[in-house]
Parts: sequence; C-alpha cells; structure tokens
Amino acid sequence: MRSTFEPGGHDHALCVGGALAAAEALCTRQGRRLTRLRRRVLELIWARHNPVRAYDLLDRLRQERRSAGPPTVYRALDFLIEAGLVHRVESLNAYIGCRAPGTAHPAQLLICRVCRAVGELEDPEICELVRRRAGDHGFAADRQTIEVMGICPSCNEAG
Amino acid sequence: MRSTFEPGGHDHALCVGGALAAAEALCTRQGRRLTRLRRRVLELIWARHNPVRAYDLLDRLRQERRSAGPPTVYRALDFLIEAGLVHRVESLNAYIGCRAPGTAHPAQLLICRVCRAVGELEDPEICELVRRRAGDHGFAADRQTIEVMGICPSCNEAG
DNA sequence: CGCCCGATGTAATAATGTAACGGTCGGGAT
DNA sequence: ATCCCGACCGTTACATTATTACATCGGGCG
Repeated sequence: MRSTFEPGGHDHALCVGGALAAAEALCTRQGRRLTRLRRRVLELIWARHNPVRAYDLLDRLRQERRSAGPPTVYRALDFLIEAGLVHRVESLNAYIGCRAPGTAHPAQLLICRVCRAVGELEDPEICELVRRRAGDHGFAADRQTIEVMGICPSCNEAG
Repeated sequence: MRSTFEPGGHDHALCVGGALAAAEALCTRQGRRLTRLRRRVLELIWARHNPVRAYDLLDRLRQERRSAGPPTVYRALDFLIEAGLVHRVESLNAYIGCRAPGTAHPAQLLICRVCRAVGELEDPEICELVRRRAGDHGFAADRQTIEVMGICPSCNEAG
C-alpha cells in the first residue's frame, strides 16, 4: 500500500505544487477566495511534512511581509481549516496541510513522537464506528478529532 | 444502557467521593503519592462534570492557598494525568476527571458544544481498530486521543 | 544529627490566541 | 460615475495558557 508517510526522497516541489493546485481548484469550486496571503501561508505550511506552529509561520511570513501580526496568521489559518485545506493538531498546538482536501473527512492523525512527522488515516470505517458508538450514548456527533502518538515507519527502522 | 452522561439529579457528593476513593486506591497500588494538594486539585476538577481550565482551578485554589501559582496547578495536573486520573481535553485546553481510572484506556471524549458536558466512550473496539489501521501504515501507535464534538442527549431534547 | 530527594513556593517570562477598530479595495446598485 | 457594502488585511493591545529557573520545605534514612 502507499504509505501516508512520504518516502525520504520524494519530489517535494511537486508535492507542494500539487497541494497548492488542489487548493486553488477546491476554493474555486467552493466559491472561496484563496488570496495571495492565504495561499502563501498554505505554501509555508506545506514546506515540511511536519506540523508548524502559528508563531513559526508568523516569523517566516514577516521576512517577506513586515506588516504581519498574529491575527494575520490566525485568520489565514481559520480560513484554511474552514476550507478543509489544513488540520489543526490539537495535541501539539500546531497545523499541518491536509493530504486529502475536498473529501470532507475528520482528522485522523498519526504523529511520530521522534521525528514529528504526521500521517493521516482517512479511514471512513473508524469515523463511522465512532459516530455509531457516540450515538449509542444518545450523543449526536458532528465533528471528530483523532490523534495517535507513536513511532513512524522510518524512525522504527532507525532505532 | 447506562449513559456516560449523568442524569440531572445524581448524588454528586457520592460521585466525587467515589472518584477520590478510587484515586487513593489506585495511587497506593501504583506507589504514587496522592498528596493533599494533588488530592485537592482532583477534587476541584470533579466539582463539575464539565472540563475545567487550569486558571480556573488556580483561582479556586488560591482562595484557600494563597501561595498557589501556575506551576502549582500544572504540576498537579501533570501528576494526575500521568496517574490516569484526569484527561486533558486537547480541543478545549481543559481538564476533566477520568471516569474509569486504572483501566489504562485512551481518552474517547464526547464534548457537548452546548453545555460543555463531557462523556467518555471507553470503547476497546474503537481503540483496537485505530491501532490496527495505524499498524497497516507501519505506524506503531502507543497513545490515542479521540475527541468528538456534538450535542449531548439532554441538550438534544431541550433544543 | 545531617544529607538527600521529592514536593512545593515564587518570580519571571514564553508561547499561544483574541478583541477591537480602522483602512483599503473591488464589485454591484442606483 | 459614484456611492455603498462587505471581505480582507493592518495595527495595537490584551487575554489565556504554559514553562523555566531557582529557592525552600520537610520527611526518610544512613
């Protein structure tokens, strides 16, 4: 199977480019405006396959846009999350590009405690099971977040 | 079935007392020291069935212990979480008493977006399915957090 | 006793996130 | 054309959450 965890030597420029193109397409389709700023923030998030913290984004953004402040970043993040282009990693207070934008799915994140890389499960069966069990308790679920800490394949081989 | 969501008129003193007694027992068994401070923090957390924020705890604690500062609370919380007596609610930056301490289980929280009450699933099947799917990606899971936002039974009836 | 060590006190500060208000700009209605 | 509106962003200030670093206390034990 194709792993969520990218092999070491992938063409990252292609990977980022794809994400941006998909984002453009999705926003057009949904009637949302992917402005220059938002696009740039998304690009910065995709710069690595690790979660990025808001103030790291801010620092990088400031290098090219002196006027940027916390609200600049948080507003862009709100938009990107709302649009389904970015996940917030709750347990790290960080953000990461969504690998399957447009498929309205809950976050199911695999977070490597060694290298901090993040993969996604995108498993509808888990999603459905959680919803059903919640329903058994009379609870009407409408948003799920699943975060799994552990060791990713490459770190597992390495040590 | 017995719901995770407490019925309105339960005997809360009993409920808190039970939690504290269980905590005492568990700590004794595990060789951990449930000091007066830690016990008191746990009690304050159990005062309601809603998640509590660290600085709310701090405020209440200060009313009886002038010397309390942020580290006082955070250290107690670290201990209680480590001991499996309290869950951190990542998506709210808040804390809540665990309903099944000692049964080493991942957090599976149902959070009502209306009244903020929190229930727990304690469902081993979900846990196992997540672990297996993570494993399919070569990921060795060792800690899971599941947080579901939605509407609890009583709020659902009410509105 | 005197030492050690875990628990707590204390002050300062870092990291994360939000509120509030004003300016700019483009598109549609009159 | 011009006016108005709403989305976007700038800007300042502030609120909330959490940690670092070092001092102190107090019980167990040689």
